[in-house]
Amino acid sequence: MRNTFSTLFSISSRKSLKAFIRKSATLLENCTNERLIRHGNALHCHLIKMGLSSQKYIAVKLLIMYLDSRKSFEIDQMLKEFKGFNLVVHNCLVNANLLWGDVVNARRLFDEMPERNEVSWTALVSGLLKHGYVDEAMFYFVRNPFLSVFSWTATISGLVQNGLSFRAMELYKKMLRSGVLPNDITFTSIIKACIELGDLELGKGVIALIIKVGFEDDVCVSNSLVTFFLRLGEMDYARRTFDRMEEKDVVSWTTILDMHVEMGDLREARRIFDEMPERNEVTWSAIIARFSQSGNAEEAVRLFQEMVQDRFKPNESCYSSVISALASLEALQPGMNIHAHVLKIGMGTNVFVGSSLVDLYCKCGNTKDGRLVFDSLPEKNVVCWNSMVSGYSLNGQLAEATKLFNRIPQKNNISWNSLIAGHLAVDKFDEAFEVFNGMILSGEQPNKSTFSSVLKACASLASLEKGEYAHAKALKFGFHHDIFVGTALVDMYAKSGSIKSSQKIFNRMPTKNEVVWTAMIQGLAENGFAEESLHLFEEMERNSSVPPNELVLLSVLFACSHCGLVDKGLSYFNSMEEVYGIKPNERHYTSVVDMLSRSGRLCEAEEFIRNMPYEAEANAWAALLSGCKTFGNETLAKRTAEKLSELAETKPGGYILLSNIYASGGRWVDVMSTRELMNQKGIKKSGGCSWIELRNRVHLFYSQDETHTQSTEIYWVLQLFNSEIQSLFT
DNA sequence: ATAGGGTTAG
Repeated sequence: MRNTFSTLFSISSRKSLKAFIRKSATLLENCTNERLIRHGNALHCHLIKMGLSSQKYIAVKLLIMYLDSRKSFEIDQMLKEFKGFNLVVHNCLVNANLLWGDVVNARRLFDEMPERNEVSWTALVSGLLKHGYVDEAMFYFVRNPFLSVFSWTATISGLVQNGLSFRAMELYKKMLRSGVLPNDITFTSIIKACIELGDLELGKGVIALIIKVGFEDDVCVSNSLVTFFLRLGEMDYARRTFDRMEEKDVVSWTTILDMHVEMGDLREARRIFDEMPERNEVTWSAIIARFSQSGNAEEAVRLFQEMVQDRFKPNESCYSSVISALASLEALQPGMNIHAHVLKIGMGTNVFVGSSLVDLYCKCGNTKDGRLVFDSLPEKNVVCWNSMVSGYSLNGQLAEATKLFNRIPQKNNISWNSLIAGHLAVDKFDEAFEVFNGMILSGEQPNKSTFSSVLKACASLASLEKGEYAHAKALKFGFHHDIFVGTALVDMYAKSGSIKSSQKIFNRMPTKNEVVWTAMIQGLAENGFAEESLHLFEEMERNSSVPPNELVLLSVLFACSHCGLVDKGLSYFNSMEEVYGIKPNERHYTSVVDMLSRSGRLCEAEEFIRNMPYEAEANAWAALLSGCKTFGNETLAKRTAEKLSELAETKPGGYILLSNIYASGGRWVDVMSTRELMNQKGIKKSGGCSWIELRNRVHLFYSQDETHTQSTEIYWVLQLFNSEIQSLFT
């Protein structure tokens, strides 16, 4: 390109002016990226010197070049130069205003135009649609007197971009009825609409027409068909369409690579990537992003290194993906190295890169530097706002998160979800629920993440009423089939004591992963349905392809312990490593101690506790002590209590357990002395708290302070009940 | 008017 420009400068004096103008115009048309625009700029200066810059043909090309590269300053300058407006310049002017988002001015200029061609109408409609002004766009669309395939296609694709695929489909049918034939771009847009609508039959109808009109061999159309089948889960069709293509480009290969990622076969994806006939930086960025998104952050980083070694120049996408991978690895130092590099090559202000950097610093617990990057971004979009809000949320800085959330100019559902997550992080479950209500009221569409968070809050509150409300909303929005939401529902109902509902949800789930199985098995065990819990575990082993994990085995031990199946529990425990390949952790050991103590096998329990490979948890000793109480083994009780107080020296939790056990045995003197000891050592016990929900209001009761407004009355009634009960026995 | 890739929540 540089050479072309220099030859142009040298020939300009010799060749005729007309040819020079034509050549300049073509060159300006080709200035499509940042680097080439600098040449275009140089040519512009040259043209000014030659007095040719206001030559209409040239000027329009210059204007379009600046428009395409969004050089608002130059556009402004150029438009000032024009005195007599012709139609093309006028169109450019409207376009410029649309580009700057000044919709009002664009409409005014359009309305004032003395004459309009189809480009004027189409540009206005698509510009309005790009900014989400659907009604306004349709106002002009119906008045457009030209309505060739251009206008139809522009409007259809604009509607699809606004998520209005159904209306796009209607318009497409109207277009066919009016006798206008679709072209390749219409087809790719309308296939995208079919993907959005998830309608296979509709898509097949479109394919019939594609073949009839003769676009089935078009690379772009075929690519969009491969994507269509892929998104609708028809992998066979996707593969067949791909194999049938005579001409394949990078896009085709990238799409089929995507298909294997979708099917969870990253190795096959990698194989295809390695064997691709051609690659570009888009392909690289696709594979890096895919590995990063599917939890293979290390591999993503390795691919990035490989890309650099292969002398490909990473683009913004690659940087943002690799930074995001490093963020999930919490690899601060390598991330900072890339940050420095990105700043050096002038990509520091890119929103994508910036958002990932914000995420990186926040995931590594450094919200201060995250904020610094955030503040340095000149053009902020929702994503980087969300990154920062969720960064604060992640680190428990709820006040900061809320403050920033309120300043987001155009919130989306992720913004709300981030704020809800922020409340969950600091255990403010009631408030999380309030935020959810605010979200619904503001008209924001909740999604599956919203429900999985909100249901988690309900589970922690053990509030059946709120949980049922959230469940109803999830049903209404159609997210109850999602595996995340289903899991949260199973857990919520179990935690709220409605185990029947929990089972219903569980049984209806079409696909189950280890998390749901665990939630259900745990729910049953904790609600006293130990046998059912164990049955379910056996079913899980028999019928499902998911291997048991640590947590599910903990629930199994818990269940065994609670229904007295000590030997069964022990055999599970002993086979953990061998059969399931899971090394028992402290909590598993504690569970076994609990199991033995509950069934009175105290000596075994003591021996077990002394022989375990870890230092026993305070809970384990407490379980043994409580077993000693039940079975009246005073000597062992004494030994255990001593051990527990000894442990309490280093672990404050021990004191609380000790005092609880004394309390349950009615040894109030010992309770007092333990509490005294805790006070001396400055150990604060967070107060026990209980609550009930009445008429949509939660009433809290704390173990120490009488904080409830009506506590006097409540205690008074309680005393009344007590004396009534007493009188029954006398 | 334009298919394929990128950042955020659970």
